[in-house]
Amino acid sequence: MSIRQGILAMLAGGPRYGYQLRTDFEERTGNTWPLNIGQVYTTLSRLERDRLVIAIEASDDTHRRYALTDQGRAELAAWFATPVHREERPRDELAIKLAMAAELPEADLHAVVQAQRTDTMRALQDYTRLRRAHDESSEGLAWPIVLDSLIFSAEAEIRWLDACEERLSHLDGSHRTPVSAGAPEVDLDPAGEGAAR
Amino acid sequence: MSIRQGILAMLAGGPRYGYQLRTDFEERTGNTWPLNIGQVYTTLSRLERDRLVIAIEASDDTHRRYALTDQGRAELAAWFATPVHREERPRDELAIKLAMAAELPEADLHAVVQAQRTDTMRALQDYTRLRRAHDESSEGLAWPIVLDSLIFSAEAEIRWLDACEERLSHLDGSHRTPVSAGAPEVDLDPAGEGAAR
DNA sequence: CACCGCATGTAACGTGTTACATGATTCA
DNA sequence: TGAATCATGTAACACGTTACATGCGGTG
Repeated sequence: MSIRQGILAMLAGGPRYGYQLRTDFEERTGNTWPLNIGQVYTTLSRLERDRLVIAIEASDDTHRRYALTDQGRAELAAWFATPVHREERPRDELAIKLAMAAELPEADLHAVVQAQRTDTMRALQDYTRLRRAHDESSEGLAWPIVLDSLIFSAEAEIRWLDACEERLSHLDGSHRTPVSAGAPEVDLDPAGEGAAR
Repeated sequence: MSIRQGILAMLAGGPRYGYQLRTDFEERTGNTWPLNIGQVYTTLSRLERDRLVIAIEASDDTHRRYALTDQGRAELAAWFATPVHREERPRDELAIKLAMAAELPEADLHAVVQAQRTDTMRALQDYTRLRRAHDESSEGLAWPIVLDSLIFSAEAEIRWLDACEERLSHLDGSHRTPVSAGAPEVDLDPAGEGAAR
């Protein structure tokens, strides 16, 4: 549900056409979330159907440009005014993965955490490198804001992974015995190859 | 793409039937992400179609139980072994919202940030209250892990929002003049009511 | 009996992705 | 001329949500 409102927001800066909306979106979010052009057009159709935008019939224009309607402007204002509630956010795949691994004795939770930690650290380094690069040539506000978001959330993920490790080490030796090889009934790794190396 | 693997993971603990999978999932994730029962059945059909699970024909059983196939076990092992890459995560609606507001002069970025901050702080308090409640009666590992994930990421969001404020205050007085009322061409709030109160 | 919890589905719809088709313009 | 980029779409499919239909069993 973010493309819909994102398009409305971009149209609030004046009429645009489909292709332009994609490049604008990717520019503002620093190519973090590449936007499929097909989706732009289908979303525009739906927005037009819902009376939030209208196609502009500009006499000699090769492009099919869209503009906000009053209803569209209202929807956009409502979007800005309403916080994104934590409860209605998409399920966090990583959290689910760790939760599932934690309840499955034959899964190696430690390995999962470490593999994830490595990957997230790499991403974090990429982000900080990007930030350095951008600090020199600074245009718009949007991309730095998105970049900060990525950095803060990657840092939090590292901290969380460390906290999971912490939990694990406290638990080890008590009731949770790490099955080293050949789980009794359900072998997640029949080939014998360690998963994370 | 997390329900699919989540179901595989739960089936790794032994055959289950649909309804059971839902309650298991919600129990492990502390009702954070309620799982629609309809989706469980459709997902199970797809998993069966893809040969990752098979329905068990247990003579006198009222329930339609499913078990992992070798292929399913392999898919699950691959899921655990592969980190969730940051690039392939869903678009962050909040980051997009702030990025869009930042590029739109007539949007009140400050108000958006503050409204969000209030909501996230409330959520954070709920989470810490939940943690206290759980520390006393402790069962499984899964829910505490998910809860920590929620807490760390809410904390990071607060920090990020503060960083955005910081950016704003540095910028104010330079090129970005906060339009107080009646934007020149695109009025996001024609009614005159302040958006965030 | 009427309602609730358990249990299994289906239909309609919104959103998102990938892939394909088509044509115009620009540039080496 | 041939390839890349610009530009507009459509089709097929996966995933997710909401709502509806159906039946069983227990309990007030």
